Amino acid sequence: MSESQRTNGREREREHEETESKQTEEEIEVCPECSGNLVNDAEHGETVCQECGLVVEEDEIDPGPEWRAFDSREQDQKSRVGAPTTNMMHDKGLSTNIGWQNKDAYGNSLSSRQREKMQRLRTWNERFRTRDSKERNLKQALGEIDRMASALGLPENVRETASVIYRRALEEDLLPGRSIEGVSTASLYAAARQAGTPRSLDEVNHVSRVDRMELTRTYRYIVQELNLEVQPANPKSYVPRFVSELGLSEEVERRSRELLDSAEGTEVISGKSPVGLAAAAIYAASLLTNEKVTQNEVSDVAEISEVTIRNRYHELLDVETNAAA
DNA sequence: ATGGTTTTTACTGCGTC
DNA sequence: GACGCGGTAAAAACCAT
Repeated sequence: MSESQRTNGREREREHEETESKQTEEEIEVCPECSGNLVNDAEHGETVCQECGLVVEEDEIDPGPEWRAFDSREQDQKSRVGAPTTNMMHDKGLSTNIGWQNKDAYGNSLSSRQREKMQRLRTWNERFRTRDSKERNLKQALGEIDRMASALGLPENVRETASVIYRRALEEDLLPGRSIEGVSTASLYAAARQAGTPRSLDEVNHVSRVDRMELTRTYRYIVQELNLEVQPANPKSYVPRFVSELGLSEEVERRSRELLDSAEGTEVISGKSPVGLAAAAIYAASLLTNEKVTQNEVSDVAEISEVTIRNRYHELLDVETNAAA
């Protein structure tokens, strides 16, 4: 708290100084000692007074294009650095590249043995580079999975399975054409369902950076491609969370489970959205226990329409009365 | 692509506070 | 009059084929 404030203050100060020094640099082109002309000596990185030799600025960096060479003599002189770094490439262009010309450093052609060797080196270098890029990819994805998982309150083992799923997707080359975030989100969604602690598509969607369409599409895709076994979510697994979000008692939770239990295996359940069923069960249970919640409140936390709640809870209560009779 | 099923949207009427 | 609730029709989304 106070730490960050202090650093902020320091930064502001530094910025201030910088702007100031920039101004003086621009305005005063004469030596502060003898008022002689200042000369910029880029080779040594100094600004020197021509008259008295006073060094005004030291350790400047010459950003000039040292890598450019216009003839072979200059190439020899200046070839000690590479191109400037760029963020456009995943590794900022810092990884090794082996030229395609079969020439040595002096421009002489290589012997056939040397040529073969270079070809092998190119192959291996390329392999390592792509492996590195996959590592980076994975790192980012895992970070994303972690972030979303904790936002959704999902336990450690779900993150584990999510990252396993993601690794498999990566190994099977499912990533090209899909975003890292999309696949991460889909992996997490699948993992949560497999672990029996499902989160609804809407909930996952809230914490993800990708839109719903992409999420469902990539989810379907990876489930199919990886042959993931993911059975429909059990409505009961949503109940405790929704109940607590609504601030209802355990009694309501128990009744909700009972309603869902008695409806299990009937056509009332099959094909219906588990979230809708859970919401309806909770609403019905809240009526039975005289703990008032409105359909609107339930629909809010479950992110399901009130209409669906109405339809479902009638069916649930019908099953209950029929079973009793 | 298509058709069947489920869910959502939008609108309406009724009763209560 | 606002709110909760029920119902309906049509649109949209979803899913298997």
